[in-house]
Amino acid sequence: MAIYDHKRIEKKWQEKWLRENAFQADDASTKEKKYVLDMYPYPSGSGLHVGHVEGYTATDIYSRYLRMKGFEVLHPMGWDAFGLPAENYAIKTNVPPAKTTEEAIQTFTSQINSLGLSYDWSREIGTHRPDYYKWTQWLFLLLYKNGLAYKQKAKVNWCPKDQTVLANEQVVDGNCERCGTGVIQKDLEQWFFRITKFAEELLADLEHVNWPESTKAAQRNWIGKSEGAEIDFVIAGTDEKIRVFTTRPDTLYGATYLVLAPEHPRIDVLSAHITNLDAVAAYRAQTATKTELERTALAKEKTGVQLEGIAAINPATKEQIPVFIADYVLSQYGTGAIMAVPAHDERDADFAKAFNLPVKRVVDEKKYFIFDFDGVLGDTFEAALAAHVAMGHSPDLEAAREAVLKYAHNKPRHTRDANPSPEVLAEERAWTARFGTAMLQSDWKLFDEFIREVEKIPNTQIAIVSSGSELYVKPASEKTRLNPTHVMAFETSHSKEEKIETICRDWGIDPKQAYYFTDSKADVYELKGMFPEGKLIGCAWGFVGKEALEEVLPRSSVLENYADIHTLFMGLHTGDGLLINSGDFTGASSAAAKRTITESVGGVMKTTYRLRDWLISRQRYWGAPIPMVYDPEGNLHPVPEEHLPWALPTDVEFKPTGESPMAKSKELRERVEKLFGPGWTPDVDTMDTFVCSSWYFFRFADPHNAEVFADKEKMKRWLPVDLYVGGAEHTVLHLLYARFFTKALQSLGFIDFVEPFTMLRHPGTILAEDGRKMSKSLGNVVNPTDVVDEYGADSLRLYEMFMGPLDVAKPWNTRNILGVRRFLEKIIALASRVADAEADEPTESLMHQSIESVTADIEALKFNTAISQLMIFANKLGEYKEVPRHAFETLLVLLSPLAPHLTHELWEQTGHADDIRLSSWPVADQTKLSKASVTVGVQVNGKVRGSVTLSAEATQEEALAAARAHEGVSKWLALGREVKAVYVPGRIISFVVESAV
RNA sequence: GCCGGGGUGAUGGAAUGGUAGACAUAGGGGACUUAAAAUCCCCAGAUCGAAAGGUCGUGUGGGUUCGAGUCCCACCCCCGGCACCA
Repeated sequence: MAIYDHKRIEKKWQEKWLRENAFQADDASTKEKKYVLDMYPYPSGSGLHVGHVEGYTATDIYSRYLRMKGFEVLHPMGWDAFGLPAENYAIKTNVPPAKTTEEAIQTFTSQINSLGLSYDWSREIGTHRPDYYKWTQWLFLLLYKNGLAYKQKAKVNWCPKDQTVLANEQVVDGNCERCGTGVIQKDLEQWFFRITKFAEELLADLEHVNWPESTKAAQRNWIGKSEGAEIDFVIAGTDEKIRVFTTRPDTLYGATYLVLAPEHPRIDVLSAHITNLDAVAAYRAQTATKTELERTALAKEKTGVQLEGIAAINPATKEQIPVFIADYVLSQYGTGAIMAVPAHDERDADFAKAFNLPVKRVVDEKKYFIFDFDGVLGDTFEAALAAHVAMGHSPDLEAAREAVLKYAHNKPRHTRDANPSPEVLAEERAWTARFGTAMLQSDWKLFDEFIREVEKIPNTQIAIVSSGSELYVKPASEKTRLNPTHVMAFETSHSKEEKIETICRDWGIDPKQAYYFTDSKADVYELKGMFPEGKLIGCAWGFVGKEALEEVLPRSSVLENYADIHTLFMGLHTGDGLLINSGDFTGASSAAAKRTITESVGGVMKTTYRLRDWLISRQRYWGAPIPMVYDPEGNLHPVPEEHLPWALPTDVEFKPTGESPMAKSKELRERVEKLFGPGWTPDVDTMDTFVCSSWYFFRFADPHNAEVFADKEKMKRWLPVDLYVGGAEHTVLHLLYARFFTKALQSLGFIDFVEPFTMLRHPGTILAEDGRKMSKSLGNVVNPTDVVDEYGADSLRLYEMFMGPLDVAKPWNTRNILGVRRFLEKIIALASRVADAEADEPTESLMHQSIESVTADIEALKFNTAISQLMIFANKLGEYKEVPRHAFETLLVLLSPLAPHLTHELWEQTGHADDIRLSSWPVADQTKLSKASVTVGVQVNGKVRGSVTLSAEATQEEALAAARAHEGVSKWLALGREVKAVYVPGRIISFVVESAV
């Protein structure tokens, strides 16, 4: 067998492709376009890793496939070259970042080429190169001129280690995303991009893109839309108003105090009225020093200070309520002030508890209670009702209830006692014997009182279920529906489920919405499936003790005393429901009352977003300089376009000082004075590197244009990106910013589409062989270059694609590379046996099936199954001594996007003048897809009992006859009477027999 | 807590509601070889059985269906995002 010399083959073809500019995208081509893009890499000193290879291989396969399908494909590569690692390296070694960056780019380029990736290198860009960042700066000025970039003093995130400000998106759990240092808050004047202007579009347009659901969800979370109302609270005795934002205006009647963020500007205005200014100032100072983390995640204890001397007026109740400042209210969100409703908000409840503030319930859910104390009412009710009817009254609810309770009052009463006296025990036994139930074990004496207590719970509808009667008393009228008590008796033969279903049908609810109270452990067992957690409530004052009920129910669902029911149902309720204690709005649903209550107090409905403007200034060197200058009076001026690129000076010290290294550049200062006049000074910050990387996909359409960031017609030709592949770590940062740039450019008329990336996929992380993350410190990193050396690029590509679905995390396994390498060797072996032979019918059929499924799999980026299909096809061809040429060549073409080098080589060896990449993609012949015969399974009563081989055209009769004749099947059919038989052509034969027993 | 995505052999993973475990890796047996590697052939979910064959089996419990990994309901666990956001 021929030796697989991957080094020679791969080098040969890689050089040929580069020499021929084989993958250059033609702007002028009349073919339909596809734009296939990788998230361009940061050219780090450590070179390419296996994760890069995964995504790049996927887009490469897709691009090569699309070219063979007849598309003109734009598949470019470039460098996200600005950023901290190069600068930090410069701080350590004093080697300029420009130098290390270009060196790293060299390494990346040769590594990428060694993988046979089909990039259009004529379009290569680097964000650190002046001909690129000129346009980054131009875009900054464009946004500035259109009010989308502004400079403002604000409380910003500051990383003390990296000595720079950070965007909100770059703060993870209160720490710097890059270095993990705790982020502190600083008041600084900084540049922002007005991304919030597009919040609604950024949210709504997610509907239209083919992106992973998780990524869309993460963006929705980040944008954080919430709909509510803004309502003004007047400060008593002044004209001052505090405006609050709330999503629950329906709870306005329950607002018992206001809380302002400590930074709230109105505090200064109100200070004349505040009598405890010292305490207020102290609290504000204390808040200011806290890190974001201390103030949010870590701070679970509520702190705050009352603004003494002032009170706000609740516009609904007209009551005067106290005003506080507390750091649990954030100044940046909403209006920086809230109305606190401790009865219906967890945080307000915590604060109210800490400061002993009044709690007023204004919302309750509609509650449905079913009490089933079988023995309690059973015969009692029947007896009472029978007596009642006998006296000539109709069996209506009220009368029945009265009768029942009267009867209950007249019963001998027993207080539940842990050690009942012998007399009591004897009496109970007597009753138990007589009625066959444990009725007297329940606390009879208090039963009616208990029901009266329950009735105090608002919005409650109650059913008391009893057994032992043939009668079922329905709620007679709307009137009785409003009266919660609903007494029912059922025949003993009715099952629990039937009783509950009957009641719930009357109420028009799902049993899962009802609470079921029982004193029986057996009921709990029986009804667990019918009621969700927390809806089944044990009453431990009856026959069954608390311990016994706690064996089958969560502790919180077992009541020891009937008064516990208040704790259970009168506590914090944060959901929707029906209003109570709310003046004219009492009885309305909270959903409906949101608008009506807001309007009644002159508030406005308002939508708020969690998204904040994008802070883009960085006090660092290795980035695109912000092209702004200050006149001697300190006014801002944009650098005129003719001076772009606004060059990054090179006479700088890299040591971080908390100020941009550019501040000390003599060259920059002199340049500004020379261009603008004495006393003029530059803005010395650079832009967040995410600015550079948020528009690069436009530049690839027209990378060398010196007149404009990209020609309109060329953008029209190539954009939007049809497939974008890159790491899931960019779900909110890069992808959100890129969408913002797209929307900004669209709103300014530069482009006519609203979403930059039509389809997006994230390759899953490749873990180390030990299942952990690859990391230098763990020493478990796999270097793709080593793998290419040992097994070849085709093997590496194939292996990474064969590992599993593209988008899931999966561990590396060196042994498995050998598997795909063997597969390629098998292909070489097949090539050596190619002959002008005919393929037989099954092979022909398999070939067309393979075309069909490999095509579909590549379209869906399911490369793992595409490869397995090719293995099946190759294994089939391996059965031939003389491999049919046509079938083999089809296999090569199908394999060529995945393993380009070897397929090119073998294609040439088998006598083709043109490269295989120029072949057209095969089309399956539909008539040859199906085989002449099919093997289908036979089921009897759902179990597979055998299989039969049939002609593909077999009718149901023929199929069933064949199955009945099958020995393994017939013996099962003989066990009973055949009642049903189904043949699903090509799939299954299914019999149902009824047992003869 | 809220929002997303998952849970299938020893392992990576297949499976338009139709014979669960394709394809591959590791493993077992055999052929070739002085031997080993490579290659080729066979076996391979668990369990009972000498075998034929039976039973069980896709996180758990229910349901729909002739038939459920797949659909519905509830629950458990893992991963990712958001979170004092009013």
